[in-house]
Amino acid sequence: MKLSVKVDYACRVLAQMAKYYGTDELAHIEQLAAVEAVPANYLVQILSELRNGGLINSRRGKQGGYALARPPTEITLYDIVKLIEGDLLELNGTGEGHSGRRVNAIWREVRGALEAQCRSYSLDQFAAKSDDEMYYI
Amino acid sequence: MKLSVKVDYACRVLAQMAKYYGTDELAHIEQLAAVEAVPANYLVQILSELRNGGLINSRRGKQGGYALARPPTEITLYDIVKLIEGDLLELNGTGEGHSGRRVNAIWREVRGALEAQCRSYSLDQFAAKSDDEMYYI
DNA sequence: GGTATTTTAGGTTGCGGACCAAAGATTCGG
DNA sequence: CCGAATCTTTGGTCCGCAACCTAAAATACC
Repeated sequence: MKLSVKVDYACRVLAQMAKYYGTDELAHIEQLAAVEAVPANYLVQILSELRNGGLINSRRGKQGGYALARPPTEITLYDIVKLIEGDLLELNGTGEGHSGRRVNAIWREVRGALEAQCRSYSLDQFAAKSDDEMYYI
Repeated sequence: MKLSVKVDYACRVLAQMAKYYGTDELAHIEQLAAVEAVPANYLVQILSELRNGGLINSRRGKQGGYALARPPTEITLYDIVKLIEGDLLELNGTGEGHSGRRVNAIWREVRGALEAQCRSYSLDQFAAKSDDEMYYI
């Protein structure tokens, strides 16, 4: 079960945008694409979804760009995944078979725990300040 | 992020086989397919993977069939998912982009928690005894 | 030898993920 | 008002994979 590249891109780009929060600067597609190594043509769609989902605001025209709609502390990993991927651990079966309902019930419990876990991470924890690169490099 | 039908099938079928554990009866493909509403032609592949993964044993020929390789208490949800789906929440990016590593690190933490959660469910909890149908019907 | 089973090795079909492309819509500077 | 810089929207492509089906071969029992 792999998580999509799309949600990875979304997290990276949002982490990048978190650094702009508080300033009145706006982030641009081309710039975000370059810094986070995301194909610009694909990023267009992602930003569009993030906007329709209410996570970011946009302004068009010259001096246009994107900004977080809320403080980084109020955007959780759950918000991102839910918006981009839909329900996590979504189960398809309508409880068919003799053990169908039982298995579904268990997966629902697991999903609950996973959602709680995802809600505990907010964007401010994504925004790595430049200092932690020192540890890795 | 939806979990595959395949892993759902595997859980259901294993839950069914758990009921045979302790007896010396073997489960058959056709019968499992019928009881758990799984396409028999597909189930062939699934049982093959479960066997190669060491979760079940098989015997062929007349009076052949399948049985759990270990007690139901020693087969966890994690074992099943890991075998069928591979790593859960598998991340693809090699940490590209400015926030790549940071995002990966967070997902790794989430995955750790999810794995622990999955390890806490074992097959005996899947095997619904007939009594709990009374509550649902 | 005949029958009931698993084993193995293919094939098919449709859908979705990961992109690319380009014509509009808006805003601003001059 | 013109033109440049940006977002917006819409459509398309390509490839891999999930979820099946098919059938011949191997094994085991009677």
